[in-house]
Amino acid sequence: MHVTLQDVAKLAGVSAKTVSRVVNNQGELSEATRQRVQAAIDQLGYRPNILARSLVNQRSNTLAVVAWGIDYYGPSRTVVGIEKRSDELGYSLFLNLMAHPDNGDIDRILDNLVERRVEGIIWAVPEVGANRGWIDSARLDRLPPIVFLSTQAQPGLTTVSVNNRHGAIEVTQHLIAQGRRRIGLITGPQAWWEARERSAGWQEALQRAGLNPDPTLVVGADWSAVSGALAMRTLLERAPDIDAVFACSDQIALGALGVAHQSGRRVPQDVAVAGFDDTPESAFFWPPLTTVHQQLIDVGCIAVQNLHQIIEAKRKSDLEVTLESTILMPELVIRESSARH
Amino acid sequence: MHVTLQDVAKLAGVSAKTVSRVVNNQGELSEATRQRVQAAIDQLGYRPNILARSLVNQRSNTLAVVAWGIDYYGPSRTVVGIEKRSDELGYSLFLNLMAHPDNGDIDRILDNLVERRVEGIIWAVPEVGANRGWIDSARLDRLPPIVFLSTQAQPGLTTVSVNNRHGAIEVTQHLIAQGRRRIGLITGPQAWWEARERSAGWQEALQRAGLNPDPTLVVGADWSAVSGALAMRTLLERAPDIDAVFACSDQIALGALGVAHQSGRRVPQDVAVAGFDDTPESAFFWPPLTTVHQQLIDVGCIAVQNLHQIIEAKRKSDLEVTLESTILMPELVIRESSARH
DNA sequence: AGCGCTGTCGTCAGCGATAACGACAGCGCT
DNA sequence: AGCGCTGTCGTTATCGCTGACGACAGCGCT
Repeated sequence: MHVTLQDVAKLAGVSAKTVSRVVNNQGELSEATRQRVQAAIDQLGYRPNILARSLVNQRSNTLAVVAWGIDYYGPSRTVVGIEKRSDELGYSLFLNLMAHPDNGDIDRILDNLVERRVEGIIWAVPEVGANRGWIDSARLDRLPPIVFLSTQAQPGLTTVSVNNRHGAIEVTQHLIAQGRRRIGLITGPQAWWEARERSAGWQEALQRAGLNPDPTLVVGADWSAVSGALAMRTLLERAPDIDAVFACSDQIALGALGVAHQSGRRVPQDVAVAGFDDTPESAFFWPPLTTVHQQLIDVGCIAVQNLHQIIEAKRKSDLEVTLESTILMPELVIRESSARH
Repeated sequence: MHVTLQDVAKLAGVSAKTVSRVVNNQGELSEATRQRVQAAIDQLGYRPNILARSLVNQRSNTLAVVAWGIDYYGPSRTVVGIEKRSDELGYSLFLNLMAHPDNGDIDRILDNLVERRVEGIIWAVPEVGANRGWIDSARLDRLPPIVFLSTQAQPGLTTVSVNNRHGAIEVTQHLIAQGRRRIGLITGPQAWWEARERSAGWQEALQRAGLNPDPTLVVGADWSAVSGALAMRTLLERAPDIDAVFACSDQIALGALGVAHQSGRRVPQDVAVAGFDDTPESAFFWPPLTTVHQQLIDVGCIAVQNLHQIIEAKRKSDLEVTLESTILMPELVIRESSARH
């Protein structure tokens, strides 16, 4: 079927080992034979079988990313970073998507990855509900090194995430600085750790400013624009005097913007709106949206970089290393939707 | 390092082959030993090494997707479909992203995939410029079966794509049916096959309706909202009497909508706007956007399904099979941005 | 009793590659 | 001439697993 080392060896009139030396650029051979072997390789179109090499080397040179929500902006960007760095470091990358973020065939997926002997795993599934329940040290001991993304830091786990709370604080403080006083909050689903963090940031910023976080100004949504629209409607009914809204995602903000327009309110004159994520579209919402930018590609790159370090350390010293958590600071992006009235 | 078949065999007091039989559910063994072996497997937490199995079976059970633009809505959705079907069919999936759609380390990527002995490849890189130039039969003979997405059908290649031209025709005809007569076009980059198809659809629909496709009403953009905004400005300067615009992507449409608002025009009363892609946001643009929906997840699923068929056929009869091209019909989604004035 | 058959299980070789070691020619040296 | 050394290359074993085949006990049968 495929051309093998032996085939090349036979053609070049040398032993298999010699061909192996040429392929792997190990010295110890004369220029003459190297060229002869190389010619045979080219002639036959020989490509080494990495599976066989992995078997004897005890290294698969593969990583895996387990993700959810790839068809949303955030997760897919993160995966781009993961793939990029993996490639740069010489790993091939397996992609595994979960059907739902909150349950799923975790066992099946992990078993498969172990069987494929991946050297490390990036866990890019958002922390929602108890979907981190499977993590315990006994389990982790049987698994390759794992780096967890978008998750609460905890001892014994290597994590990379963005400081959602900090981002939320910055937006809210910005709204306050623009003279807003009745600032509503449309939250993401509270089962999500990231959503809770953003909500907490809103609350913290208000308290720091001596403003009272009014519970009637808080409405839940599910990240989507539809739910954002519904929430905004509720918000406007409950508190017609509201003068700003922090939506916990750009999509939610988009829905909220639509309802604000329909209600005859001007944005930002009557009500300011801010989002979170900085999707490419947000700069072209009507009006352009103030939001929070996350360096998601960096998150992916750093995650793989850390994973690589752990793998290398493990191979050399055989002792288990877990890096500390890495936390990136998001950046406030100010646009028209929050301009001073 | 890892627990091996031998370890289990030793513990259970049987031969390695017997353990292998248990793992693979091959008959020929008594219930007693099966249970004893299974107990040993559980106790040691044994997981078979798929690399070794692949080596002897001559099957890697892996597929690969080569893609670009995963952080955009369309490509990422397609990948979701690809992953889903791959998983269902028992394949593991390698993810390879190209840095740019139009050049790139194609050789490096393909070499790597061959070395990993993937059984098939999904080529999910859009056709732009001459980036399909590497395809020739001599080359393909040395490669595993490939299914090409979003590409012009051509003999000898298995392709799965959406009929972009048809979609564009439908939008344009819809705009005409709404009473519009001066219908502008903001195209995607003409190096892209899909962009050319959409442009051609606009032209064809106008001609069919007996309207003259006016070249001054055609402006180019690069898919992004920024470029859409620029193009819309140009369009309004050139033809202030324009009464509709077909933007070749939702992002372009978004930019166009913003400029329309800024120019004091009402959408859809003064100018109708339509897009292409049906991104989740488009239903919440201001106003909600008329657009074209593509079944991208289906595209991914079908692609893998076809690939699987080819692989199976090849394994059984050893003769090379290439399926015909599959073309999906997109669907027009009518929303407020194109309502009758 | 002796036959063959079936059910169970083990032995052996080999998938494609590499590490460790060994073999051998040619060299310079005393 | 005889020594060891270096450079170059081959031999062997092994990674973890499975297919082909063989071995053997226990069974029913004539």
